[in-house]
Amino acid sequence: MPELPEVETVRAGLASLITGATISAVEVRRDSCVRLLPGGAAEFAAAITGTTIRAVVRRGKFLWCELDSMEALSAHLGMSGQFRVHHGAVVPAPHSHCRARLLLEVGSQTMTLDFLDQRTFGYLHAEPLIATSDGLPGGQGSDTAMVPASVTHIARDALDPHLDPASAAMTMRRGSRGIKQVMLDQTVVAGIGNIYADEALWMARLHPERPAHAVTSRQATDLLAAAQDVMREALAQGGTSFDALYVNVNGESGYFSRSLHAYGRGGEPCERCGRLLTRASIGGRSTHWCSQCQRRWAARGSRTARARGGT
DNA sequence: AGTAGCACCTGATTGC
DNA sequence: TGCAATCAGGTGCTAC
Repeated sequence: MPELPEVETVRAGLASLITGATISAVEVRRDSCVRLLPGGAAEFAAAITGTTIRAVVRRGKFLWCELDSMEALSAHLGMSGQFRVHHGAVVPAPHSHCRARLLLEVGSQTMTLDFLDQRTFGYLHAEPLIATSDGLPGGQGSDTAMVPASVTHIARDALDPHLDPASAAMTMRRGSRGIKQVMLDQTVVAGIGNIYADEALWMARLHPERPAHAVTSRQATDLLAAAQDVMREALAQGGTSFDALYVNVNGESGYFSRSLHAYGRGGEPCERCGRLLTRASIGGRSTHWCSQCQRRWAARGSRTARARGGT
């Protein structure tokens, strides 16, 4: 499942290959992949054909190309989206999961950019760029940015250097939801998905269902740092892959799945204490944790436990 | 306002 | 063997 490290790997790959390219032709092979546009495939093609890609940008799991038209060609990979680039004028037959194909030109060079998406939760979109500042929900810092209209509600990226960890950690402690639910809320901090949420909670020794308001300031800070650490490490290894749904623009998988401590390891021993890891569905998402290391409530003897009369 | 629940979708896997 | 049920899950919408 593409989360921040996977989407960043895709962004970097695309940026190196298609920056400066002009979109010469657009073929939408499945209309639902441009479902956000009322005018469908025709509107999509009309909006981006003839434009030149200035930059490839990302916030959280949202990805977009800045176009010279001052609009954005935006994309979300959903669960299974992939971009694949082919070089040269000889264009291979499209994959059965190919939802859209763009022809690109850089000078005399021709490229084909395919958007593949087996489970079709992903999309392509053409939309205006909106200037944003620290007025963004969950956004801190003082820089300004241009983001697509559909991304204006998304919080600052978890690895954005302008993210204020103390402020983000404070936001994470609000409300009655389980802390994992909060981590997955892209309007709080952007980029954390199901895999890295479980990993960060295991590293920070926090139960996924601990209410956000029962997480201490120190714990929230540690949890955010753990999420950043695990995603930085995954990024360095080219992203996680355990089912071939995620690949980079050259079709290669990452290696980070070998480093997972919690996700997908239900029934296996915890690497810290040996207790068998629990797997359960929480909020409709498979969740993995150690019932020994990750307690739902604060440990006996802590201020919280004493206030409640202990557990 | 904040939160829970569900729809969206397809292919691999599991169960009978 | 074959068909049906189950599972995976990010986002956004609706309902409470």
